[in-house]
Amino acid sequence: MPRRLAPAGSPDGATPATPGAADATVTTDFLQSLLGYHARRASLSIVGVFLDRMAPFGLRPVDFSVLSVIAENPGVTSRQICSALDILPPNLVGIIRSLHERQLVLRKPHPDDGRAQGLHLSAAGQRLYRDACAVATQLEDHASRGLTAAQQRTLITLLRKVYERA
Amino acid sequence: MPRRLAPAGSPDGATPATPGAADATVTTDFLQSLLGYHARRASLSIVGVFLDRMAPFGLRPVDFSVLSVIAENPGVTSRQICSALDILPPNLVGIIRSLHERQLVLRKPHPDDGRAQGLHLSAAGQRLYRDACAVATQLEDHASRGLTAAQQRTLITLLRKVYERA
DNA sequence: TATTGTTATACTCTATAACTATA
DNA sequence: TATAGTTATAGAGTATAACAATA
Repeated sequence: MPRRLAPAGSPDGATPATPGAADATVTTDFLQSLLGYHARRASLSIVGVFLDRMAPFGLRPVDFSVLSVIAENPGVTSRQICSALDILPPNLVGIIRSLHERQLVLRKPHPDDGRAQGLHLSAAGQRLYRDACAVATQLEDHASRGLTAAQQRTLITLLRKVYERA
Repeated sequence: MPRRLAPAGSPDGATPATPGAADATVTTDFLQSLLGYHARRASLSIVGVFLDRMAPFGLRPVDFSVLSVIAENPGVTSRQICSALDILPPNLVGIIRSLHERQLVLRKPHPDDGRAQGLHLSAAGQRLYRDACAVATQLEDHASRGLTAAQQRTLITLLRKVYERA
């Protein structure tokens, strides 16, 4: 028979938790009051679905993000991608190398700076990115199912207020 | 002189990105349309502030979460904490061991199950958790500054709708 | 046979130092 | 001297397999 846990503050050992029972309930009231707790759970939930649905494309969230930045900004440099996506330069090297080896991304000499190289999508990269975008849009619909269009806009607006700071 | 990046779809190399300039702008329009992008950024932002402010207590988010579950559920088992917080049992071992070595958490024999042990906060653990809770509440105010009380409730409600599924 | 707590381990993600080529 | 790209590496975080003790 399942038994509810003792509320916080009850004498230790008076009403201990019941292990083993699949329906044993553990309270997380204080955590539930924290915005960070919900933001993290929402983020992990969305990332989990993203990983599943993007697996056929061989794209992790960071790969898709990098492709998206290159697609929108042909000739962008590694350094600019790092700034835009908050990726440290050493960690971007392997990401770009992988995309380059898959012939999705082209490296061209930068016209103004011999140290840098301009990144571009190959034709195959453009096709893959286009298809991945379609799935990303489906994912968006899935993540925000149960939310009206107005609620989706509200949610993004409020999230931006949380993390955007001067 | 700063120059804006070429819009997506412009001929490759026609208007390349300008590296080096601190104000070179890279567009991330599609990513900006994705809920997961904003949820992740909000989560990372809040976690970052949490790490800074909880450092004096020697508590990472996961440590605070575990303390919170034990505080609210005296006698809870490791397995129950794993279920409540989505932590894998092998990864919880070190967390509990650390809290136990710091004498913040007590392990007591479980009254009903010889395999399990009931976890409790020590007096020192209760004091530390109480102080950490106060800081967590300040953090919450900081994270949701610029949001009205109604907006805070709305944000949490909408986030729950995103990740709570049957 | 199933579960609790545990060890060992591997893989990913993230972070720092330092090097080279160029500006 | 400062910056772009890179290497090597260290530290978290997260994942699976397998074991002893108990149910």
